[in-house]
Amino acid sequence: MRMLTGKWKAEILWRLGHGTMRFGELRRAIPGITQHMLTTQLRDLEAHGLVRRTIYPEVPPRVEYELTPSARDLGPVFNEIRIWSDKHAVALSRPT
Amino acid sequence: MRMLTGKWKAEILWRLGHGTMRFGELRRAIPGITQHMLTTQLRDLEAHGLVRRTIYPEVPPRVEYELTPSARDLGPVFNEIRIWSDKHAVALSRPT
DNA sequence: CAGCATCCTTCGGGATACTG
DNA sequence: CAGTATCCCGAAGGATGCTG
Repeated sequence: MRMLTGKWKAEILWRLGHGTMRFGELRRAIPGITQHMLTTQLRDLEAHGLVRRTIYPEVPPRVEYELTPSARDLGPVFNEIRIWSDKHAVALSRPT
Repeated sequence: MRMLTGKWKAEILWRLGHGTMRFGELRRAIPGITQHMLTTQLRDLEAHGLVRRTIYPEVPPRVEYELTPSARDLGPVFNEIRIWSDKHAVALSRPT
C-alpha cells in the first residue's frame, strides 16, 4: 500500500501503462501536477522498483520513464479494485 | 485508495476479518496503536461504510466492531495484493 | 471500558525561483 | 528539457490527561 500512496502515483502508473513517456510528456499529460511533485513521485516509484528511468546524455537532455514488469503485474490488483468500485458505485476519478 | 490510506486501516480490517471485536480487543491486538488513533481510524472506516459500530448501552460500556459486506467484498483485492507481493518477494508486515 | 480534548511533531504536498 | 533548492502550509499521526 505504501508503495502506491501518493497523490499522483496511480495516475502516473496509468499513463505509463500506455507506453514510455518523457518527463515533459508526463507533466503535460497530468493536469495540475507541478515539476516538483512529478519528480518526487517518480523518484519514489523508481525507488520501489515500479518505474525505470532512462537518461539519454544528449543536448537538450532527454529522460524516459517506463513501467517495470513488476508494475505491470499490478494489473490484476487494479482490476479487482475496479470490480469492487463498480459493484459499490464508488466514483473513481479515472484519467481519460 | 483514499478509503484505505491510513497507517492502521489495513491491519484493523484484517483483524475484523476474523470476526467481531470490541474496542479494547482491537487495541490490545494491534501493538503500537494508541487509543486516539484507533478511534479516528475506526471512525474513518465507519464513515466510508467499511465497518459497523454497535453500542451496547451497558455498564461498563461495550462497543463492538464488525466488517460490513462492502468491506468483505474487498477480499479479492487484498488477495491479488498478496499474490503480487508473493511473486515480487515484498515483505508484508502481516498480522498473525 | 471506550472514548474525547488538547497540544505537539512530522510528513506529504505545493509555490516559486534557479540551473546544467 | 529536466530537473534542484527553498520556503511554506495543512493534514496525518502521536503523547498525555480527563470522563460518562
